[in-house]
Amino acid sequence: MNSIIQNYCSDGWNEYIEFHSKIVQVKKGDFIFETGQAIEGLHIIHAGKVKITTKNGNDTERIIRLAADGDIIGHRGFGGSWKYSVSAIALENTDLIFIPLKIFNEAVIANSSFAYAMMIFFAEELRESERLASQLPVRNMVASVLYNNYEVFGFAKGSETKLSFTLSRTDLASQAGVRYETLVRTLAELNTEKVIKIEGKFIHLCDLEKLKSIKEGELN
Amino acid sequence: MNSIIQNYCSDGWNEYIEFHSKIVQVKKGDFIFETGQAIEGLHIIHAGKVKITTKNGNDTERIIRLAADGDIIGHRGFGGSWKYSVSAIALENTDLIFIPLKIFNEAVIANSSFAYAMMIFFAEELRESERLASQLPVRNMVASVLYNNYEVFGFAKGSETKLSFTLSRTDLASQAGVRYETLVRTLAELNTEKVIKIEGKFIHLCDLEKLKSIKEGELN
DNA sequence: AACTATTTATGATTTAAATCATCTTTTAAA
DNA sequence: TTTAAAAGATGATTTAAATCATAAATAGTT
Repeated sequence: MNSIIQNYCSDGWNEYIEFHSKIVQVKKGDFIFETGQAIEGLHIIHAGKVKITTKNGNDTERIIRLAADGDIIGHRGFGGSWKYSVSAIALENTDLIFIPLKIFNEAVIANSSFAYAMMIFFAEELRESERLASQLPVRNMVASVLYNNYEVFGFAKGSETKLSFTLSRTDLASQAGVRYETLVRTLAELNTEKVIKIEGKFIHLCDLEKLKSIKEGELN
Repeated sequence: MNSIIQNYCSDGWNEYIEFHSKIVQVKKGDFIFETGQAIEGLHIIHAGKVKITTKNGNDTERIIRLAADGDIIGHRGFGGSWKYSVSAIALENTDLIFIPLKIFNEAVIANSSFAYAMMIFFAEELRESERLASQLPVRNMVASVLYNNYEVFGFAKGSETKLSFTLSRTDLASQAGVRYETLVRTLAELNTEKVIKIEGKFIHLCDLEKLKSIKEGELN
């Protein structure tokens, strides 16, 4: 079991939760859940990478979050009609721990510090989601996305700059909320400026500080 | 006292919370709190209207939420560094109930169903915030904003269509995430189509169903 | 009522990003 | 190991919204 539950539930409750949880294995590209489906529980990523997407109007898809080992997914639909408001798609073969909603709810009610921790977790998700409202120019959004990829995936073993996982250009564009061509051009620009280094499909973040200041609104 | 606390805390806890709460009165245009300030408690609107704003990069301000009687504000900064990530500004003279953080935290820990309700409250806020990621054309965003104004403020007494409170055009633009002139033009367009009716500063929502379908991505 | 503010409105021009059209490179398959 | 398919890259054109400019209308003040 993992992270927030392990840390905030009693040992007995951890055993109880673990007993009722199950392992879910999905392959690269598979949906873990889809918008509109009824929520039957909570997923925690045991090992793997996942993108959370939402539909923009009728046509395009936007990536609103990336998740990796230890991250909780599927909590956004809680309350209201208890349906997923987003979809989750595996970016690589992924193992998840599935906790039935009933068990999760029992644990929240019984472990007040767990309930408190879950509340804070949601608060942090909410703050994180404000990024989506920022409406900065493409360049800044792309920097923000690259930085977020670094935060979630980190650098590859043995490298100080290479992202350990590279989203497709299409996915990067979807996360930045811009068109594919626009993303590619912006990457090329950042590459020319040596803020990043493009190595085929792979991306090196050569100047994290610069990237950070661009994502925070530095104009240029 | 109000809403979620009254409903989910025991009578004894309600008395205790009420005893330690205080009434805060602010005038139209006053800040209730500002980005970066330390969080010392939670505000509940007793009577009044408030806009929650965030800074876009370095220049413009975006309204990310409107709040009225019974609504909780100031919860977004919970966790992390416990600083406000947004500002709250009174849209009219407003009375608020201020609950010190210490008291709120005690209540959450002691009342597990309150903790659960707070978690669900945050989950709903999170879902609501996805609207900001939608990236629809101006027309759709404006419809969304008008509909949200209706949801939060309702219609004026004795009217079936007139918004009970009218944001300035500048604020409407800020909420829609577009420039003032663009908002004005879009309102004029919706007015021509009889979806809304502009009456000086005031706005009538004549066709709520149409407005709803536009906000949900109907193209035109 | 006359005089400033301020707020609302609209036309003209510019611009950033989307769209359209190709082309190249990489990966996968037969 | 050639062929097909997918992913990445770039130039040319269009377009939606921003910006610039200015004019009405409304509200507030002496």
